[in-house]
Amino acid sequence: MPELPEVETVVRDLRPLVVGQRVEAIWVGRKKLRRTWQRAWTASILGTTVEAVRRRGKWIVIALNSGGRIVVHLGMTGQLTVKPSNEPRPTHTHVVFGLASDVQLRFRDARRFGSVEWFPDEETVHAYLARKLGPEPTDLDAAEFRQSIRRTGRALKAVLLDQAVVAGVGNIYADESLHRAGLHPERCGVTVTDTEADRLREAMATVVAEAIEHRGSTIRDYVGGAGQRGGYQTRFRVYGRGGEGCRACGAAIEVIRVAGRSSHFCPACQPADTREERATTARGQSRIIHRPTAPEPRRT
DNA sequence: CCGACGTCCTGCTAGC
DNA sequence: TGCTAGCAGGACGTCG
Repeated sequence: MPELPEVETVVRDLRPLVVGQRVEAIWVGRKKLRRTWQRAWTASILGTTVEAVRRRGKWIVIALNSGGRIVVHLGMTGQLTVKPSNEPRPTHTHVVFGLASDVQLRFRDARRFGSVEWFPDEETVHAYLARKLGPEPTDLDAAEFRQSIRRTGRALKAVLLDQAVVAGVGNIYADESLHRAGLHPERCGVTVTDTEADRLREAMATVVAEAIEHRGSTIRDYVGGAGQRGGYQTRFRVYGRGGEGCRACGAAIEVIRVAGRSSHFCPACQPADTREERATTARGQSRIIHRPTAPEPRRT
C-alpha cells in the first residue's frame, strides 16, 4: 500500500516524464472513485501544461501553468504511471491524461480507495491538505511530537497512523518505526517519555528515508511512476513477518490488531508496559482499560 | 470533543 | 480441483 516512500518515488519518477508536457486529451472511466470527476474539470485542464509534481503526506499534487492543480491519492492499490499511448490500457484504469509526446499519464486503482480531483489554485489545495495533515516526518518538531503523543490515551500505533499528527506514515512504516524505537504498538500515549518520543520521531525519519532510497515497498500492487516495483519489502524488520525471527534478537514476531490494523512487533525488543491493564474486545482487538498515569487535564 | 468503529472495494488466499 | 468466506487497509463519516 502506497505510503510516503512509495508516493515520493512516484513523484520523483513522474517529474522528468510529465513536467513541460501539455495535456491534450482526457479520458475518464465510469466507475466511481472516492471523488467523482466533474465535467468542468476536463475543460479546465485541457490545453494546460504541467509545471511541477509534488508530494504532501500521501497526496500527489500536479501543478498546471493555469494555476490549477490535479490532486491524486493512491489509496490502497492506486498506480499513477506514464505509458506510451499505444500500449493497451490495463483493467481498472480510471483516468487517462493524454500528453504531448505520445504518452499518457494513467491512474489505475483496482480497489478504488484512491482519488483524482482538480482544484482551481494553489491556495485551495493548500487549505484542503492543511486541514487534514500534520508535518512531514522530517519536519516534525520534537516538542510538538512529544505533546501529540502525551496528550492522548490512544495507543502509539493509532497516533502514528493519524495523518494530523504526522503526514505520510501508514501501517507498514508505523510498525517498522515502532520496532526501531523499541516501543510496543499498544503503548499508551500518556506514558511515553521525552526520550522515547524522540527515539520514535528519529526512527520514523530514518525508516522513511531508507525506504525512499530503496524506491518504496511492493507488497502486491505498488509500482513507481514508470511501472517498476519497489525494493524495501525485503528489508522489513517486522511488517508481514509474523512467526519469523526478529532480525535483532531472534524472538518470534507477533501479530496483533491495534487501532483496527494488523500490527507486527517483537515481544522482546518492544516489551508491553506491564503497568497497563487491557481487555480484549469481542472482535479480538485489545483495549487499554487502565492507564498508569492520568491524562493531563484538558484545557478549554 | 475525542476516540472507536463501520464503510467503501476487489483480489487473493486459506480452508474445506 | 473448485468453491467461498474472510482478510487486506486509507480516509472519512457517524455515533457514543
